[in-house]
Amino acid sequence: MSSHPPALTASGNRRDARKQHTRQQLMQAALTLVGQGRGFTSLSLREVTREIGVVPASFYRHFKDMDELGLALVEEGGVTLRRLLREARRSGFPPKDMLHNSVLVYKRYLEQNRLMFAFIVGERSGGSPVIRKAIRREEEHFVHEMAHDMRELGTVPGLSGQTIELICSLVVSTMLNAATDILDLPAGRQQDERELVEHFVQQLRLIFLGARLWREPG
Amino acid sequence: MSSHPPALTASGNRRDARKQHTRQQLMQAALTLVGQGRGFTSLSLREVTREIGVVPASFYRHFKDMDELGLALVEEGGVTLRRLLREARRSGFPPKDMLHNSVLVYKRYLEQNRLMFAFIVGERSGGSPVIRKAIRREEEHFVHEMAHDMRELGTVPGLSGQTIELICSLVVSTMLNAATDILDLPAGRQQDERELVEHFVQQLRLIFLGARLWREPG
DNA sequence: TGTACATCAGTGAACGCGCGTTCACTGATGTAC
DNA sequence: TGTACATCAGTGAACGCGCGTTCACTGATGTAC
Repeated sequence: MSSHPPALTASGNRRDARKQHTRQQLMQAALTLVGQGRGFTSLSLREVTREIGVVPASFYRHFKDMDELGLALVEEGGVTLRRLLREARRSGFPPKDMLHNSVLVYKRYLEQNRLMFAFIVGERSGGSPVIRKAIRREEEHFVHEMAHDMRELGTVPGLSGQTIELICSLVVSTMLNAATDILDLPAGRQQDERELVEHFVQQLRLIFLGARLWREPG
Repeated sequence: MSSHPPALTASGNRRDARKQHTRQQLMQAALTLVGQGRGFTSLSLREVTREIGVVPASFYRHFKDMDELGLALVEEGGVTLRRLLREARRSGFPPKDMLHNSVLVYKRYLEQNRLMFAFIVGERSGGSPVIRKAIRREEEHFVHEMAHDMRELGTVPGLSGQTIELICSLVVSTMLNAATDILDLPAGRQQDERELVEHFVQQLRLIFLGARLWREPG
C-alpha cells in the first residue's frame, strides 16, 4: 500500500537509522570512558571508535573532531537536565520535607544518569574552554527553567523574578557540586550516603531559609 | 669563617637548590599550560619539560609521573588557599559591607593566583580521580579553617560548630564555582565584571541571611 | 688549602606505540524509470 | 515488479608525529682526607 515515502527531510530510511545508531554509540562510548575516570579532554578518537568496534576513519562520518562530539554530548546533557525538572515537577513536591524529597529524587536521577552527569560535572569547570562554555550555557537555561517552575508553584512567594533566579543559580551550583560527591561514593557505604544526603539537604535548607527573609533591594 | 655546614638534613647546598628550582619550574610550566586552557590530565610529560627547556628524561629526577606532579601542585594549592584566609583575616573584615569587601579581596587574590586557581577548579570535579580526591581533601581543610576563623571572629554568633562548618562548606563551593566565571571573564569588560561580583555577593548574602535564623536541630 | 673520589641533575639517542588524518575501496541501501 | 545507477557508512592500509620510558653518559658540585 504505502508507496515510496517522498523523504522530504534528509532521505534514507534504513541507512539513515543505522547512521544515527552508530552516532549514538560513539557518544555513549565516550560517556562510558568518562565514567571510567578518564577526563573527556584526554580521550582519543581511536579509543572511542575502538570501544564500539569500528575503524577510526569512520568517526569522520559523524563528527569533525572530538570537540564536536563533546558539544553533541553537551546538548544531550541539556536534555537530560530538562528531564530532571519534568520528573521533579511530576513527583509533586509534597510541601512536608519538600527539600529532602527533592534531594532523593535528584539522587535517584543522578544514579540513573551517572555517566552523563560525570561528563557534565567533569567538564563544567576544567577541560576545553569551548565545551565548558557550552555547558555553562545549558546550566543557565536550566536555572532559568527552574526559576520559572518555582514562580509557577509559588515556592517562594513575594520575591522578584531576579531574586528567584539568584536562588536557583545557587541551588543549581550546589546541586552540581554535590553530584561529584554522590558519584564518587563507593557503593554500599549506606552510612556515608545518608550523611552526604543530609549535608546536601541542610545546605539547601540554609538557602531557602535565607530566601524566606530576603528583602528586595531598591 | 663559616666552616662547612654539616648538612644534617638532605645534603647538597648549591646543587640541591638548583634541583628544587627545576622542580618548581616544572610545576610552574604545568600551571602555565593549564592556564592556556589545557586540562591538566591532557598535558604530556614532554610538553612540560619542553616548556622549561630540559630534556624529557630529566623529568624523572623530580617526579615519578604526571600524577605525582599533579599531587605536588595540589599541595601547593592548599598553601595558596590558606594564604587567602590569612589575607582575609589581615584585611580586617570591616562589618559594614563585609561581604562585598570579602568578595573583592577574593577576586584580587584570584587574579594574582590565576593559574593555580584554574588548576584547582579545573581538576576539582573532573580529571584524574586521585588528583580530584586530593583537591577535595584540601578543600575540606580550607572549610575547616574558615569555620575556625568565623567562630573566633564571632561572625555568626550562637551557632554550633557543625552548623558553621555547613555554612562554610556552602560558601567555599560557591566561591570555587564563581572562580571559573571570574577567570573566564575577558579582560576589560568592566560592566560584566561588576555584575558578576554583585551576583556573587548576593549569593553569599542569601547564605548568611539563612545562617542568621538557622535554628539548631536537636 | 689541595687533591682524589663520589654523587647525581641533566643529556642525547634510541625504542616501540598509539595517535589523528588521508585515501581509494566496497558493498549494502536507496532512487529513477 | 525489475533493472541500472547513485549514494555513502564503514573498511583497511598507510603516513608522519609526539608520546613515555630506558640507558649509558657527562660534567659540575659535594665530600673526605
